[in-house]
Amino acid sequence: MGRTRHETFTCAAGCTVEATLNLIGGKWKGVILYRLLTEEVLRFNELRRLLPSITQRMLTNQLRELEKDGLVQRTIYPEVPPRVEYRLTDEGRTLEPVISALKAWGDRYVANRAD
Amino acid sequence: MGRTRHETFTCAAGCTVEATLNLIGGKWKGVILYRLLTEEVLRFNELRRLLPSITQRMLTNQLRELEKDGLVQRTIYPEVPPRVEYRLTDEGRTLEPVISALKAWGDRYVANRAD
DNA sequence: CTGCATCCCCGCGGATACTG
DNA sequence: CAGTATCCGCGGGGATGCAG
Repeated sequence: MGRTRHETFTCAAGCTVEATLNLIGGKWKGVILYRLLTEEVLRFNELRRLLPSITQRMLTNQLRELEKDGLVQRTIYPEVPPRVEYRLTDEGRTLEPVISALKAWGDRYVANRAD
Repeated sequence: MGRTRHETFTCAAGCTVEATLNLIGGKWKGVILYRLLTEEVLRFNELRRLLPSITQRMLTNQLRELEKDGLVQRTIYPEVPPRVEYRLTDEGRTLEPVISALKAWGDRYVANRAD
């Protein structure tokens, strides 16, 4: 299925902002990345449990995109029943400051809306 | 027209990441915010020129959403021909670290893909 | 348990034309 | 100049079912 927006990366100034958003701006990617940053390694169904309202379809989908973009690593253990683990790649781990910034700002914003 | 995803903000841990992405993750919002952060104040057509491939429709649309979310301020000067200026609100200006993080990471990512 | 396949709705967002 | 209005295609994404 479709990637969430994805053009070639011939950018002018400031367009790299969009480039980043194209990678992490998917409907669930933010939370997925956040979870993998804090939990280090997660199985498919563990992720599902952490993202209560996501469908399997979308989880698979988003994970595949993150994998294709080199941000997430997928490890398959040839067992029965099958086990698949997801963790961030080195590249993916460099997103930590970005996700932190998003979360920090969101925390403040949501808190202020509470008044 | 539709906002780009917008649920109520009753979040669990890490969901504020999505909350932020819901506000700035629109197709053009990243660049718009980036521009307004650097240029301080811009008129409608100045923004259009800075975003070569955006349509008026989408520019208006995105600006309206940013305005409704309290990130952008719209000032109308009752002149002929009409003049409208866009600038960030105080709240919007607090996004600076976020946009910076997005841009910094994107710069690195795009550069590395160039090899 | 971890998926892929299919069906299908709906809303994002482009193109185009018109207005104060 | 700075929009609004309308039409409409395409693909995002939910629901469901099947498979290794």
